[in-house]
Amino acid sequence: MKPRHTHLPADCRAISDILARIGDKWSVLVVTRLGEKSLRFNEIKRSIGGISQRMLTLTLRGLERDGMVTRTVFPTIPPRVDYALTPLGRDLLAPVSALGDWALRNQAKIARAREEFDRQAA
Amino acid sequence: MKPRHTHLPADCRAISDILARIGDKWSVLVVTRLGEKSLRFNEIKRSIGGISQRMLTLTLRGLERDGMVTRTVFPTIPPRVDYALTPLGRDLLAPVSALGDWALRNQAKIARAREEFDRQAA
DNA sequence: CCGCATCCAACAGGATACTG
DNA sequence: CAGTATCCTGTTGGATGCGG
Repeated sequence: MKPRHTHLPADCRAISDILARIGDKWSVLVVTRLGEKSLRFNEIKRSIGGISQRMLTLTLRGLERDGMVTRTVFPTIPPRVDYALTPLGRDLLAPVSALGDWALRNQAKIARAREEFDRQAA
Repeated sequence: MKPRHTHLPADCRAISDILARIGDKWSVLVVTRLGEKSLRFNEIKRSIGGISQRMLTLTLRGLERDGMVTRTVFPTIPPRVDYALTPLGRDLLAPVSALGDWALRNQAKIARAREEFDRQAA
């Protein structure tokens, strides 16, 4: 896989913007959860564990705004809301998974580098 | 390119950690700059444009700590410091570029989704 | 069940001034 | 040139309580 990265500043900004969007604390976790199947609000919440209600709401809104996720409300009592990936969101899963695989393959190496660096600093 | 994403919470955390690391405001910009060739501190600064001295220092320290970047000091006057990617850093460039390409391909779609969403909200 | 509003602590990040 | 130190601001994100 050849990098072939663009050297144009404007393009790099675009990349940076997208990364900032999905690189926040929860988006990737949410998207990967929805990659399996569509889920209800509290299903996502329980599935992730550690995310506050507030942040899940905000994260889902952001993803919805960017066209990654659809929000379907069933006007029942109690209310039921389903979240699912759009084609765009599903499409995103591929490069994110690639990065995720890289992260898994190299996490030991990174951890060791950190220890070494911190040891030197002390 | 098949996703094959892991469904294990722990793995997803690792992915999330890495994304948080390189998903900050400047890391990707710096790494892609260094992907071309090794650069001096102010070369990076000028090349990016808009980054403060403070943030460039912090970003480079972070990347160095994680083993992505090497820092070479030439004890001359005036001092000269070269930054370069490690093999690990260069290796990271591939999946990041993949994500970058995705971002470029889909930025119009995302922009349109945003406009649509914001229009609805109003 | 879903989610909004409020409050608050922590942190990220810019501007500026100073050092070897 | 390549930082460090200080200050100050906006944003992020958790906790809690209320409402449809």
